Amino acid sequence: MLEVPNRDRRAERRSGTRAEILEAARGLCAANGLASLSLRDLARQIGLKAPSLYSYFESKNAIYDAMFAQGCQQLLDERPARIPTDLLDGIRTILGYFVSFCVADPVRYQLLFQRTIPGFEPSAQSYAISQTAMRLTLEWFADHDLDRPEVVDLFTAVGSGIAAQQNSNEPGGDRWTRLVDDAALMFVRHITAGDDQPATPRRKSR
Amino acid sequence: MLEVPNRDRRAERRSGTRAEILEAARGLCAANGLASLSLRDLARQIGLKAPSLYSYFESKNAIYDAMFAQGCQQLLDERPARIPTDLLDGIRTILGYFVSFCVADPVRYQLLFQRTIPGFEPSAQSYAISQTAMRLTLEWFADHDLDRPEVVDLFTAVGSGIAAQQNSNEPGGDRWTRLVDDAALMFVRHITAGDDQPATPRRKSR
DNA sequence: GTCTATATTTGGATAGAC
DNA sequence: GTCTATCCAAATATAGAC
Repeated sequence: MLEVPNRDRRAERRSGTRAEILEAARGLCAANGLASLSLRDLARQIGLKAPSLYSYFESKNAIYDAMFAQGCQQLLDERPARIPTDLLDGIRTILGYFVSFCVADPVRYQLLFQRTIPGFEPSAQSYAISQTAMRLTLEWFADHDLDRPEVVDLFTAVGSGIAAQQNSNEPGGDRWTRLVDDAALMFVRHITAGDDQPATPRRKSR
Repeated sequence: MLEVPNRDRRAERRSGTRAEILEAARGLCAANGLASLSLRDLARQIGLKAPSLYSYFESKNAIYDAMFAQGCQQLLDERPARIPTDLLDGIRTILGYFVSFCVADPVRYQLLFQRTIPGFEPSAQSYAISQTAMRLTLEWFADHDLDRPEVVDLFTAVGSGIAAQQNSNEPGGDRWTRLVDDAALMFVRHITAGDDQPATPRRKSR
């Protein structure tokens, strides 16, 4: 008997259904809030009964975890192909990407960056993906001699702040997102400023 | 009959119990998360049965609303008595107060500044209190000719970002809060910078 | 893999006695 | 005002037939 290396249609179908479930979950969460996702609603949305979901995910938290992993993967996959070498252009690019990623899907933002679902903790595997995304950003910072923790933390604070304000106070709008270039300039001015007014001292400061 | 203007002990007792309920709610939320508050647990915590709570609050959301209003009132009441006139000192003071307020009670922060409880919207009365707090800050900005929306929004983004990062990634720590002075300097440098690299142009920019 | 049926728990809220 | 008793709805999850 010849074993023809056929496509595994069963596996394809299965992972297709998994993707369908996650997509439906995304839609429901966007409509009703991340915390109010229910397996009944979710199953009905794709023409199944609730117990059938357990053939694809072992629990509700496993669905959250898959959404978390998917979100982290998107953060990785959709990142700018090349970050400009110029300091200001680079910061603008990174900051702009992060903010637009966060406001493009507030539910995803809540799941990835706020810790607000009572029983949910991402699995080690999922968390590792998010760590990879962070590491790639850190590399660019290191290439520009900006890998001091205070500098990186200040940068992430600026990005988080713009995203948080936009999503909390005016979801879907641009009142804060349009400040990205301005914020990038603010950050770059600060980290390139002279030491007459020491900001984030590279060494002991007094 | 002489009507002696006695203290209304009944009203005192009632508002005392209301305060007790809110304090117990705060404790439970801090322990289990804002979203997982239950009326049964809450009542048990103060030696009552769940239905009795309805003598003090008409619904669970009314409890959330009272917590919201209380938080806003705290933001007002505990604000610095006097904000320094000097620009950098003033920004440092305002930013420092806001951030320490946010990280002092992450649950309160979540309730006031993130919109994450599925069915809850603050009442108009409660929301008005938070507006008052914002207005007072705006006045200081106006006194320094900084009341352009972009400047204020950039400032709130910086404050929110520090608080959000601290509460999400290291609740109770100081990895981000210790950056407050640095962030204040960054902000002030930016808004006082020359127009060679226009930041938040006061007038039309091209 | 999907279903029906159900276990089990839990939640907010109400009725009515005391 | 507080309680007991209860309603009603919803949730996650499992058992077992098909």
